[in-house]
Amino acid sequence: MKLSKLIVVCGPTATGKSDYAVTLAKEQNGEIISADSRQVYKGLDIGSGKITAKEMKGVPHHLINVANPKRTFSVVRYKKLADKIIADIIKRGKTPIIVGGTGFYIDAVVFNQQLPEVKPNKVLRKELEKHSLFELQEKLQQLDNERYETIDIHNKVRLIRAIEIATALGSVPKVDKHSPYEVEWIYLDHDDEVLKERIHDRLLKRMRKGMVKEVEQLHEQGVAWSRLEALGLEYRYIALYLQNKLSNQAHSTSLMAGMLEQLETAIWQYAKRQRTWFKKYAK
RNA sequence: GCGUCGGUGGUAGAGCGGUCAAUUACAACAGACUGUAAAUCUGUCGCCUUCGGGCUACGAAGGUUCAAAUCCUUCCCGACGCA
Repeated sequence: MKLSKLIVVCGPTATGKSDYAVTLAKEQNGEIISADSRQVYKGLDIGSGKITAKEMKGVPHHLINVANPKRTFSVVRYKKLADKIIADIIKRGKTPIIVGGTGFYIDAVVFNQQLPEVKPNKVLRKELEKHSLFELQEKLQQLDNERYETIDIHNKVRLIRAIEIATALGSVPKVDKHSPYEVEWIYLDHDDEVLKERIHDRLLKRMRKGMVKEVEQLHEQGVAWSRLEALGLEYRYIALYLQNKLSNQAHSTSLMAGMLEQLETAIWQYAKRQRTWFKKYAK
């Protein structure tokens, strides 16, 4: 059976994936499926670096603005939506191009990972949260020793989720990682120096565009501070700044400058985590 | 000028005679990833090493001691107080 072609454009943040993908889509008669865990949310525009209608240059973009920021989106929902869209693009004789920096989302779709559909169990989570790391480890070991052997036993979040799944299904199902597509990987990156500079410049640009105001507005529209903090990076640091929760940085001339300094560092750390993830693809 | 309190690893900041290459946090570097993934988590982090250990370190120089980041003296620097 001949596999359908799928192009993936990935790489750390601030490498110009979006622009690159638009050009590519034009050449390849493609449509773009965004793989970005923050751009799925409505209203997270400047801070997430969401592409504008103008920048799309007529190329259809999917999976942007499909979720309410007040609620958490999930990989599983992402995969479900993406599968449908990709099938449709292929049916119409066009090339699907996945573009984004969220490695987990890309993996789920490209390798067709059948992740268990166990909904968050708030009562259980609240209960589990009270337990120590060791207790959680024991609990998972009892429920599903196989999963226990492979999980990161220091990661409370993962342990709780695994217990949640095992409680609902009896055990945590194993997932295959076979791609149903003929995948063409395109990895974009820059040297450290250059990437750092790009991150810096882009951050200033976003500030000029009114990123702080965007966060303020989101909060006014009912997105809780805690939620904004959980969204990470720009949303997190600006939310902390607006709440005056940032400690004064010794070297910074102002609170705002200190916030930007910390944010820039966090973005760089994020970019490196992305690199670590994407290295897997480079064989 | 006198007085007081301080000067510790990239930064902040513990330690206040031995168990200190020095708690911790941050940064840095590497890595993990089965429904939060911009999240969450792990390892390394003075120099050298045949991984036993060796060497240089806590503002500087001396001194006391079997032993000093820790005590004493002088000097340099900083903050505050009195002039």
